[in-house]
Amino acid sequence: MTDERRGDVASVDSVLVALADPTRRQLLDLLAAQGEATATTLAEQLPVTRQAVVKHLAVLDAAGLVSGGRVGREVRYAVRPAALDATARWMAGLAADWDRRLANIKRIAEAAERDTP
Amino acid sequence: MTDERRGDVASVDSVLVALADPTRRQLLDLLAAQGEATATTLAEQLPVTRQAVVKHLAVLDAAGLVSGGRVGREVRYAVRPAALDATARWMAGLAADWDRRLANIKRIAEAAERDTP
DNA sequence: TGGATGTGCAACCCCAGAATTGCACGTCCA
DNA sequence: TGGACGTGCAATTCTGGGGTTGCACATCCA
Repeated sequence: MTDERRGDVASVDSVLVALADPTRRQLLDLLAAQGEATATTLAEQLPVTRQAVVKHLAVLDAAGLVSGGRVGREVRYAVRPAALDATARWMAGLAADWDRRLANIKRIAEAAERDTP
Repeated sequence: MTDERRGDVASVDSVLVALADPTRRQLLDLLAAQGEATATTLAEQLPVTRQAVVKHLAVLDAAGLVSGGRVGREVRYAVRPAALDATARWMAGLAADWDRRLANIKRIAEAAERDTP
C-alpha cells in the first residue's frame, strides 16, 4: 500500500500493471472463488512460494484490487471490485474516444475527396 | 504481429501487458490525437529512440491496439478501438462477477449468524 | 544519378521485478 | 510452557523487456 487512504480507488496505471501479471490474475481468480484466503493457503494452490504470493498481494493491495485484514495470527485477503470497475470504465471511455476521433477523421477525408475528385 | 489474422481481437492478456507500459499508453494517445503517424514522427515527440518506438508499436500491433500500413517508403500507424473495447467489456464482466460473489458470501454469512446469535 | 529521408535488422547494455532461501517474531492450543 | 503454525523481513539470484547504437536497405525527388 502507498500513502493513500485505505478504500481509495488507486490510479489506472497501478491497476493495469497489477493485472499485467498472469500469476496475479490467478490470485484474483482464486480469491474471487473462495471469498477469503491467506497467503499461505493461496501459495498451496500455485506453483510459487508463499513469499512470492505475499509480494503479489502487496502489489494488488496497492492497486486497490484486494484488501487484507488480520484475524488472529493470519491475514485474510479478499477481492475489491471498485478499482477494477473504475479501470473498466476508463478503458471503455478511451475506446469511445478513439471511435469518435476515427469517425471524425474519416469525415474530413471524405470531404477533402469531394473537393478534389 | 503474431500468426493470427489481421483484424482479430487479440487475447486479453496481450492487451493488458501492452497497456501496462506508460510509453505505450503515450504512443496510443499520440496516435489517437493525430489519426495517423509514423514511428519516426512519434519518436520526435517522445524522449526515446525511433527503434524503441518501433518495438512498442510491434507490441501494440500484436495486441490488436494499432495497425500499420505502408505508404510509399513510410509505415503509417493508426489506433484500433476494437481490442480495447473488448478488454473493457472483459474487465467490467469480471468486476460484476466479483460483486455477485461478494454479495453471495455476505448473504451466507448473515444466514449463519442468524443460526448462531 | 545521387543525396536525403525512412525502415529494418542485429547485437548489446542495463535494471526492475519475479522468485527463492533462510531466519526471526508473533500467535494459538494441548 | 513448549511446539506447531502463520507471518514479516532481508539478502540474493536471474530472466525479460525497455532502451540504445550502428549499419544495411529501400524509396523519394531535384
